[in-house]
Amino acid sequence: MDRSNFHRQAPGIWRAEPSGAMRVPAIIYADDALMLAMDDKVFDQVTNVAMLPGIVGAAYAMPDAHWGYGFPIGGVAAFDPEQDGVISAGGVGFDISCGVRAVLTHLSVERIQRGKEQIAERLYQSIPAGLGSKGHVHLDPAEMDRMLAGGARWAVSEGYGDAADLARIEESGCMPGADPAAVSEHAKQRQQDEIGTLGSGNHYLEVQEVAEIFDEDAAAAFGLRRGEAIVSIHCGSRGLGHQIGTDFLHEMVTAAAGFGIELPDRELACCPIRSELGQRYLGAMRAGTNCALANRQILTHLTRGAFAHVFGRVEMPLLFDVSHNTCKEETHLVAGKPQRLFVHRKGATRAFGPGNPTLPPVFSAVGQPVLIGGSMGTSSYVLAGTRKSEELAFSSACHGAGRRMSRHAAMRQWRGRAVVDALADRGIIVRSPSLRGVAEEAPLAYKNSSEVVDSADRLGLARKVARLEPMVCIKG
DNA sequence: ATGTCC
Repeated sequence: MDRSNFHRQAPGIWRAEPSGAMRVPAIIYADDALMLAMDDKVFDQVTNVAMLPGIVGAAYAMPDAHWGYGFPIGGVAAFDPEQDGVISAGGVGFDISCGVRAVLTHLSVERIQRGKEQIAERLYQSIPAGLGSKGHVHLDPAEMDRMLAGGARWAVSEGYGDAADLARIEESGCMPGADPAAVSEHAKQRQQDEIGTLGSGNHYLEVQEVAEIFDEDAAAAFGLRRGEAIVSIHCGSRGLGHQIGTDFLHEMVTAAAGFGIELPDRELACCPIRSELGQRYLGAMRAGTNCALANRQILTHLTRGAFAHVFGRVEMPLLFDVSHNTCKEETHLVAGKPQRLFVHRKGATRAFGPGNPTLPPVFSAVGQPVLIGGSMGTSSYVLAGTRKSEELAFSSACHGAGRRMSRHAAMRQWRGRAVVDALADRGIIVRSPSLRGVAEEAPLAYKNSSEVVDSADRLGLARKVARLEPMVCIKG
């Protein structure tokens, strides 16, 4: 299946009708320019997803979509367990519950500017970053299981952050249904010293300026004020999530034939949601989600400590925490009827609109915050969920800029030092243990985050609330 | 994304 199979159903909506083994249409949301530049692999991958058993509605790709393992990154697909719907480790992604959280500071940009070097240094000292980095917390087996069951709630009980944070995290900070016993010893072993670390690749911690407000009401509800600084943290479940993905991918590849599932691509390995393996993966994946929530909670605590050291007493309430590599059981309208579905969002953000009963009351009038990370040195955005997104993509939106170039190609094109210097010339301090990582993450290796967000906003996948510009970036 | 191949 190539791009010629996708016809322009409406501005920004590209649709491939079911043919061959496809059970539902494949739909790509992207402006013309983004569609023209879309990674060819996305057409194949979103079409392959449309062939999986029990898929409901359509297989979707967001404006930031690009090639991923099996499913595209920027992919959304919902499955009905009653129709032998499947769950796929590759459909969640290796970095289970990778996501973004935003912390308000209410400090003026001027105040940050005066202490910018100091806060960059302090954050870099406080936040363990980079491949294989170890944290300040060691988890023995019993504590590991409590963390996997409790998520950010466990972290708060251990003294990281406070209880008020929990209301500002998806699932109130603790993913129910987590089963630590379904997580391999190997996965746990990898995590015992990695909790409270940033990781590498596209993960970062940024101090950002609220540079522009698009929606005053939503911004007020979110606590965003122009000219103030916020902190955004992008990271996931580290070695544990990766190992869960690896473990279950192998099991699913082996088991697929036994379930009578014909895979268009081995990388789409999956199993019925209602199977023992499916239930075990769900339990493990939810434990991985709690690991990511605990991880971001500890990093928030460390961030607050760094700010207190440089700026004195600062209130730093949480704006929100979203996960963009998940599979969640949710109720959605299918042909006008509510149905329980398992929604895979891989590199896609949940974007519940106003009135959704599962949202914290503070967001029920404006919709949930949708946190969109830019590439290093480019704009990030805060969006709000819309009602329309429910009919477009099971209440989902994009998650970031999306890669435009492979890591290898980026590494050949740029030197890390030159990227750091160029950003410094623009007043952005980048601190990273890996100059190679910085080269791989060069801003031009990504799509333009503003184009992606404008596309999502125009379509109504989510609506723009605020634009954020980086001042300090701790890069993993 | 990832002790970037057990």
